[in-house]
Amino acid sequence: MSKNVTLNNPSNVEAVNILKSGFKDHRSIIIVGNCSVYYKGRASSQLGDGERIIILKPDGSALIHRPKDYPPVNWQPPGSLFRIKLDNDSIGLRIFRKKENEVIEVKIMSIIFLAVLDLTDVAEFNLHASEKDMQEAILLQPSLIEDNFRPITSERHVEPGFIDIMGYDNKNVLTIIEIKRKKATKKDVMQLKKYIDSLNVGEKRNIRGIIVAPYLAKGSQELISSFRYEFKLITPQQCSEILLKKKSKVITDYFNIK
Amino acid sequence: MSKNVTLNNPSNVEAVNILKSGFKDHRSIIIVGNCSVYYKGRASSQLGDGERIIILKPDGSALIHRPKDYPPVNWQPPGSLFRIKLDNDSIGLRIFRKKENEVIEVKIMSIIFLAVLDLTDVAEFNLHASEKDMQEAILLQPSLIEDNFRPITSERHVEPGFIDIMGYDNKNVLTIIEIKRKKATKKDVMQLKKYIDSLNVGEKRNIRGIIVAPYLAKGSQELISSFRYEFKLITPQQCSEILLKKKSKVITDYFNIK
DNA sequence: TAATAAATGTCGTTT
DNA sequence: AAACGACGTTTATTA
Repeated sequence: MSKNVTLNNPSNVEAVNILKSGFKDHRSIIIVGNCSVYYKGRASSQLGDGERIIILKPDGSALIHRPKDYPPVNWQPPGSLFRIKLDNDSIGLRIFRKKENEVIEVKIMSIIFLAVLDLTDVAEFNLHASEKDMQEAILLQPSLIEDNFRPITSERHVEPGFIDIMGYDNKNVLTIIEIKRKKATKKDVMQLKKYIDSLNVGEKRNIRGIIVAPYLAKGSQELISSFRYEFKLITPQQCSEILLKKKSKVITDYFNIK
Repeated sequence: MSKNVTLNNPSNVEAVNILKSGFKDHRSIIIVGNCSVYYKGRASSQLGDGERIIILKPDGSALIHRPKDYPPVNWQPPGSLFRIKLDNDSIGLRIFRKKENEVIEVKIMSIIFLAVLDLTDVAEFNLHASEKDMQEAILLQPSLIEDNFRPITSERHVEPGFIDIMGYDNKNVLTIIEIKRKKATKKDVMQLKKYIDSLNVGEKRNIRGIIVAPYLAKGSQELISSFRYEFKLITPQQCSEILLKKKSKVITDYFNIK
């Protein structure tokens, strides 16, 4: 018996049986066929007949894709439950989360193709150049900001949220850094202002504010200047490379010690 | 010749030929197989060998799904280009957007299943209970806010953005409404404040501010009170029903006239 | 559980 | 092309 089952144009009876065993065994399932979709939960939606790709994953996530667009037309996140039943001229597929009160009902008129698959995927996924990477890179190499910049805490909590990086500059002035992995908007500048204001509730202190980003949105520079903050151009790519270098250095050092 | 091609365990040579003609004919393509994925663009990522579902759509959108999680592990939005080539022991699939400088490279070691499909889906998709629906419902039935509320403009543009609804109340006081389809946060209250402040740049006027939402986040009520704004409980579902009623009434009226 | 902010966010709309 | 806000946003993190 093959671990994977694939069928072209199965009968609805046949399909329901295979799907039921697929659910039981927590397989990855692909259904291609003509269906209509009804959704009700936070919002509600209807979608008339058409040919779509339905993916049901072992973790309970579900995707219904039309032959266009990046996002699924309907979906459920992991943890959803699947129920299937044979109707007169169609298959009823119910994808639901009870607690959240979210339900998708798929009426499958006919199946073009059905796959019940036992997929193995344990590989690591590594994503670089996130905002967190930028933060790490600056902490590893504070001179990215300027010579003799000395971070004191990362992610310090103040009332409005978390400060990305806090530190002292060359002249021992408290410096607050707000990092953006892409264009820094006026909103981002206001965010920085909120953090600095919240540190200034008692006696007024001299606090520097620096926006770190690859570039600025229109109007951001004016806002930055009006608050006497500064903009420091750093790209996620730069940071990514610094992390790579530093990490390989750590490995090199390790072998040198050995 | 069938319009749809499905193949179990095709050879790499066979697969490349079928995929090439599939790209040419703008088909929907499903590839299930063992692959590794490399992405570089706004960020970058690596993903080692594993069995995944790859979907390529006629509009140039692409999805690479692991057998878990709701979001694709790698993707490209519509408008991407697909290129395929046969390597020694694998297939090289390149999914890229030149202008945006975003590239996915998929190294497909072996294909478990391949489908090249001509899917037809022209159905309408209707989503209800969006914020726009709530806005429409209030404009159709302004008494939802309170008796004798009279909207004057919807979506008026002021400096920080767009005001959801503007109008005059029973006492002819200018009233600004900010609509949220779910929990209204402190941020949303601040948004309303920005709009009202921007209308108050010249002479100070008496302006009412109302947050319309199904419920409030913690701290929002305090913020609302501190600005002397108000909270009006309205749910997206309520609005959805009003729209349905009003629209069916329009149809009824139409038939009555006829 | 709620709040908060990031995301390769994407997508639509308007300037 | 840039700015801005909605999205059934989802997801992760933290109080």
